Amino acid sequence: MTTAARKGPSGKAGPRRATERPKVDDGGTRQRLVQATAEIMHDEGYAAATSRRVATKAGVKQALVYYYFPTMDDLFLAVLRSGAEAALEQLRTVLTEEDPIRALWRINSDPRQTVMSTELMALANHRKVIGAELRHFAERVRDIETAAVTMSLRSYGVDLEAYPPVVISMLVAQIARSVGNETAVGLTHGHDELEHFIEAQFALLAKGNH
Amino acid sequence: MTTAARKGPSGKAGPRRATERPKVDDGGTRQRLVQATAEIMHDEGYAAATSRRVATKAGVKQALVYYYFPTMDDLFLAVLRSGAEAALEQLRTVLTEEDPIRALWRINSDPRQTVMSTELMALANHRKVIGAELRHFAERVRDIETAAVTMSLRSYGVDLEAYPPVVISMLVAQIARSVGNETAVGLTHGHDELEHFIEAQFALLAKGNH
DNA sequence: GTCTATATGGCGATAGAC
DNA sequence: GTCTATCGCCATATAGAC
Repeated sequence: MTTAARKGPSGKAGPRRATERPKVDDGGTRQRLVQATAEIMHDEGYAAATSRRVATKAGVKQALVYYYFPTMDDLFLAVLRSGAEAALEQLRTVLTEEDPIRALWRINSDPRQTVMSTELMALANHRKVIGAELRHFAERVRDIETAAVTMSLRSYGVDLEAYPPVVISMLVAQIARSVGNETAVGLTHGHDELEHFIEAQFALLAKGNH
Repeated sequence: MTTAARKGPSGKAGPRRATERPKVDDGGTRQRLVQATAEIMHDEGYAAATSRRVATKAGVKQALVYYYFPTMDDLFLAVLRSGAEAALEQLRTVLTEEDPIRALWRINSDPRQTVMSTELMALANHRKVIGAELRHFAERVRDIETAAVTMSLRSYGVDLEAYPPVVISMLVAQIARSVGNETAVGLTHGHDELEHFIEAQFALLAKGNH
């Protein structure tokens, strides 16, 4: 961890490309390493995700980690990309299937996701390449969310000048995240009142009281 | 870092108590260690705050860290307490001097504070004792914020059933934090619109449009 | 693609001198 | 209260056999 930061940014790493089942790969070693790293990060923090622990959890030997990922930072980057792609996919599916604003709330308040987000944000605050990648994905997420909220508000006849979709989607997504964060550390005071208030505000929007 | 987690929770640590200037101590070693740790955590993350680096930054030798703090977790706990006490003090001062809701926004959206918060939350998610302490301080912060918001809303004649102070203070503080978090990673899209919207909502509250 | 073995160095923590 | 010295362990990363 500490020493990895010394290494300059290195290339993308690894083998396997081209013709391969694109989604939800078999038990490929590379994918198992990424998955193992994600689990350790979630459960014990990024500092606990060492090459030895990751390898053991994935059922391989430590040195093999460096065959797939030149440095540990490359592995963390792969975890970020994998999680972000999955989140984008989930967003695209869910936002078209249910009420977008409630879906935004539900997805973003899940403590399992917010714990991982906190870990990645801590990493992003101190590692340039990871910060850049996180920013990139966050922008794509926000664009998708904003587009969905735009359609939703428009269908309710809401004035988009008074209630800019980018603002509404930020409000809902970020407040939901805070709730998830607080839940993760055992803070739940005010959550019921908050959810009730949010729900009431949304009902007002939907009914045309604006 | 990794190994420290093995040690059980140990006592509070250290010497010096009793009669001493209570605030903003001289260059006492203990305080300099806490300060050095906080700076490293902010700049490079908690994983970089090792006993050796902290000691060097504070101008002492590594072993002395263990004279003041039995384990590194005790040092992190001291950093949390010190920061939390300072934050409580700042809150108490500021909330009585300016408009409480705008003060809440200003304080919580400061990226310098949100970066440190993210670091402490990551730590809290994975270290029981730190989680407990963070929860304790977060509850005190919320109580103070809620009390200030209650007075503010009441003075504007706002219906406290329709706009519960705990909800308003959570909304303002947490959205402000999100803005700080995003700013820290270089994400600023939508921030202007968001601030404008928040300001407009608050103006509505203050004018009695509710 | 996966392994064994190893180089090199930082870590938390303790013992004991001054 | 601060230091020097050290123990034992774990870290990232590489070399090279299979």
